[in-house]
Amino acid sequence: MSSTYTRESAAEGVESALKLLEGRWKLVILFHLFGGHVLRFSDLERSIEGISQKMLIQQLRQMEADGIVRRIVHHQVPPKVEYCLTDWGQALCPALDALLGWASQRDRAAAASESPPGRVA
Amino acid sequence: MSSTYTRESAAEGVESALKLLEGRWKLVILFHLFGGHVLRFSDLERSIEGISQKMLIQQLRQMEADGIVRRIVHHQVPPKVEYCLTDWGQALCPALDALLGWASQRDRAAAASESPPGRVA
DNA sequence: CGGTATCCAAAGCGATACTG
DNA sequence: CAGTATCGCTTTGGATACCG
Repeated sequence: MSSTYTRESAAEGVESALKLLEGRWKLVILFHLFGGHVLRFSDLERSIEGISQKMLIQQLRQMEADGIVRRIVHHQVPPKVEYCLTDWGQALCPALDALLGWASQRDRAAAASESPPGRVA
Repeated sequence: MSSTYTRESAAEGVESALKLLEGRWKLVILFHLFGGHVLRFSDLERSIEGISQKMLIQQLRQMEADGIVRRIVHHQVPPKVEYCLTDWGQALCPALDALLGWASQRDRAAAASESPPGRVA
């Protein structure tokens, strides 16, 4: 941890960052858009199993307001709206990778110490 | 993103990792324990402003069950219980740092593109 | 096609009181 | 000191129906 942050400000900073990712479907949407993919509303709806229109639009709207997702409206009939990540949204990739790496250390770390196995989420 | 993961498994992996950190007070507790600090229940209660006993014990118990926090009971009267991070819990630091770094890129990224400022959490 | 609107159930959280 | 128990509010998410 760099010395730029106090214990409290770091906690708040990470907390507000995590808030942007909280929501039942945000990460799923994110991973569908990673890699520069540009998808229509109906594409996302079809490829994300179990999501409702309400939740899809809600999560997309929040991520758009947060600057993670960009919404592209093509004014035509029938309507066509596409979604992709902003540069900043794309930049999430390494951070999520770090989190994934941490999660993968779980078993090795548990084996190294004598601590109990613990609950598996 | 390494090629070890599919779009879906990566989403699930990160999702389950984030689940371990979700909870109103977990990050705050985490940051109080980072750096190898060993704190008593009452220490945490006093240093974390606004937390109730119920929430403190609840978040600690979950993090303990998840293998992030270790609980050390000293059998004596009056009771004395201490909490610290497991090795794996300590290993969260770089991942959270990456998230903090991403969050700090927000303004620069917004300035670079012509996208609207967006909601500030 | 790409949304809104409404209603309801479940989970999260806070306040308060009590206990070994 | 270090918890547990209970209650009620608030937030979140799912199901369904409707609209431009």
